[in-house]
Amino acid sequence: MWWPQHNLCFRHPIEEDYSSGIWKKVNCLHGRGSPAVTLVQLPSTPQPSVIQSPQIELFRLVATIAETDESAESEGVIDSHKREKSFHEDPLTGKKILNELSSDVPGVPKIEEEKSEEEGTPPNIAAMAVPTSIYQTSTGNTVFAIAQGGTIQISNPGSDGVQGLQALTMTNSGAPPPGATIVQYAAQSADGTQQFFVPGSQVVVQDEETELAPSHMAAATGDMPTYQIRAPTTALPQGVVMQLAEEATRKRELRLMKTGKACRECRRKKKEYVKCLENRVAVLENQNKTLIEELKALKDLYCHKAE
DNA sequence: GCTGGACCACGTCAGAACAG
DNA sequence: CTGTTCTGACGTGGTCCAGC
Repeated sequence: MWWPQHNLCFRHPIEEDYSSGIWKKVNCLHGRGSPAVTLVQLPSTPQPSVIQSPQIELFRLVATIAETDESAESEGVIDSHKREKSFHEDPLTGKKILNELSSDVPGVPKIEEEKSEEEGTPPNIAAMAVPTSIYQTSTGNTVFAIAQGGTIQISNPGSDGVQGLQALTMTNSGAPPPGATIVQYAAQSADGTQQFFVPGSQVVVQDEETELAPSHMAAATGDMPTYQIRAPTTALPQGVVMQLAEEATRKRELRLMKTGKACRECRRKKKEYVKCLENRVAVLENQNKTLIEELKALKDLYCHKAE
């Protein structure tokens, strides 16, 4: 019979186990075509920073995907949602891809953000001075925009009960351009730097000098961590990296398709088997009933003969 | 009409089982 | 050993129905 089951299936409780990993889906409030707040938590890093506290270090950032793909614009939106979903729901795959994209070779800084202490900034918010608001990757089809009116929070919520995790909160406030989305991926590279991945194979990396300074010190001295937007730390050309990422995505989608198909087939077989068992039960019950009646008839016959 | 529970189908993940 | 397949577990969304 095809149904010898393996009865043991240990599944990691999603929230608990992922909290100890690199990825944890904490909150994902994205509507159709309107990206909202996404909170991605990172493993602990040597540089504590505090979110939504007097020592808050808040960056305002809106990453915009301008899908100039020949496909429909809506498809681009859906695709970006798909990718976002994948990286939120598939920590392993995301980690794998990020590992592929990372190596020991430091990348060349593409765009460097200078820290700024603007006057008029709210006391708990140190807004970045953003000399340029829109960046484009070498692929030419993805635009990354940093808006002064947007928000991004990179922090270490020490009081949220999840110790050792870093939170990256990105929102697009105001009126982002059409097709705007948020930074989607985050990871820790091999050299210990935080990398916040944005579409187009670029990463936002915290500078090392500020990494070494605890945020409470930074707050006390007025220092702020600075972040760079740069290529992933890989020795491979960006085109190759893109190809690898696309290949990984294709493989993943193929695998999911296969798994889904297998799962449907498995359920169909299981239902068939259950139905088969139910039929068998019905037949056996009928048989049992018939045998009981037969036995009763024979008993009656025997009793009559005995009399 | 609203709500809550039961049921179903589906997608996804993780791990066991299996094949090469 | 590695890649693939199978399947239990979990989460989600839709539908139906009884109770209010």
